[in-house]
Amino acid sequence: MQNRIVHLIDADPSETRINVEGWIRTKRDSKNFCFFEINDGSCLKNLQVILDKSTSELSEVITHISTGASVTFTGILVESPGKNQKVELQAEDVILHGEAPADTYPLQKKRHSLEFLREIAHLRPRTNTISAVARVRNSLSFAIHSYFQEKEFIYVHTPIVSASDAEGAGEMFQVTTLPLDDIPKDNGVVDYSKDFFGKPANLTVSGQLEAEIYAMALKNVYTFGPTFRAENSNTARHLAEFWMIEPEMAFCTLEGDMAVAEEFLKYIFNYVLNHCEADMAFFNKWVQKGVADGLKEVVDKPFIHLPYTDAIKELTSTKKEFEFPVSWGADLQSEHEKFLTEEVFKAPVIVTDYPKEIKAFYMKLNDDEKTVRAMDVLVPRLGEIIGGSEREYRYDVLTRRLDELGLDPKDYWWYLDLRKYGSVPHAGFGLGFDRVVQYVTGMQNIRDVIPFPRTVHNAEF
RNA sequence: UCCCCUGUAGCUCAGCUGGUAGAGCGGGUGACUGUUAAUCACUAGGUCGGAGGUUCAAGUCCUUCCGGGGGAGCCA
Repeated sequence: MQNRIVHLIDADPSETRINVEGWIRTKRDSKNFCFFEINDGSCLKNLQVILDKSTSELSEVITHISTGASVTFTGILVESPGKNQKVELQAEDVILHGEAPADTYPLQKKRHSLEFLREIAHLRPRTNTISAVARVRNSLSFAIHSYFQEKEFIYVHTPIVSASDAEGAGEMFQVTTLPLDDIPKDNGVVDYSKDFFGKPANLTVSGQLEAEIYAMALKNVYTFGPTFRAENSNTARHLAEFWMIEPEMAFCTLEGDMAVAEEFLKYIFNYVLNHCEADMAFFNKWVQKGVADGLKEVVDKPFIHLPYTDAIKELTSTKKEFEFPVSWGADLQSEHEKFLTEEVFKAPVIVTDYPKEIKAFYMKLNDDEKTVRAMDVLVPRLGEIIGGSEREYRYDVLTRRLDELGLDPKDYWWYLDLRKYGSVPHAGFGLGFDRVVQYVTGMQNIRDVIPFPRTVHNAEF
């Protein structure tokens, strides 16, 4: 655990003999000296190791050390005469744990395309970009827990397998133990009484409804876990398996919801800017120019609040031509969201009070009977990063809404019970964690910010 | 799922209006003065995504299937 390279590169020279473990990134060999760059994933930088071949008996073993090999060097940290590093390890001994034959090892010193790296997802964390993503992803996870824990939210584990057929947030993966080549049927209808749970079950598409249950007892809760959508969407922003964060707050209206969403985003962005400086500088320079600078701006500026109706006015009063027509009642398209965040306000925008027809049944109906207390946080570059709402907490209005939408109240019995017993205004939001990582790092494709992307026709590794 | 682009050496790509393939990097071998995308010399790698078709002749044109990318829809 000691001697991680992130600390060694800034350490002072010392007479103490130390061990350094890691993987070889490059080797520069000449007659008398051999230089290695060794990386252990603790940071982007490598530690330079120098080996004096004239005084060492290691000439044989170092011919087997090539890019990708795993080694432990023993030596002394000395001041480096070279200009690119403060210190370097003067090696006295080396253990070669595992060779990486250069004629077949796929990773080279040069840059690889992210598409190629995706095909070797078992080796790609050994690259600068993917390891930096892993560290930022880790820090963001920590920051998320840290924010909610500081605010005394309770972390709730909502189920992965859900037999509730009420969520309706997207296409679901069915979970079954029925034999697919011989499904038991009763008059042509699948006999789910023979299935594991005795009824149809799916992988969860959202933990929100279950989170509401716990909010109705613990006041402020959040979920942070995997979510699944079986949608045939093939874009740089969609995964079939992704991680979602869903806070839910009792005694809270949309105003409180928006305030938390803004504070939360700023907190986690700020955390990463402060704790992953080197990685963020890397993204800022090589992955997407100015991504870290843009993040700083988001942290400093107040978010714009804009009712849907005003957003429509904004979009219809511009001379800009849109591919999709703008009209009250239609959902905002990607191009509209981009226009608002990137051209009109140049800042994150929270659009509120959408028409009820384009939002979910559980959102609180406004007095106009036309709009609901929904909010979407839109950010430049990415579009919607957060979707949330104040929930409909009035029993009679909720049952009326279910009725209007042709939904069966029996399927929502426990959800309705929450409105029957001790109901209270409450609100929450959801955000896709992987999209946050994407936004923060500036990575173009969501498949490169999750270690093992699951997408249509792709579940390798 | 729809629209557009694309698939040539291990990687990144070039290959004009059809005449059976090239570069850089990487690999191997050797040289080398503390190198840092090291350098220099030599060298080996490809039935041009698969299957059909047009043609005297196909990497190049056509059909189709399969990958990959961009955009859209769905959404987080």
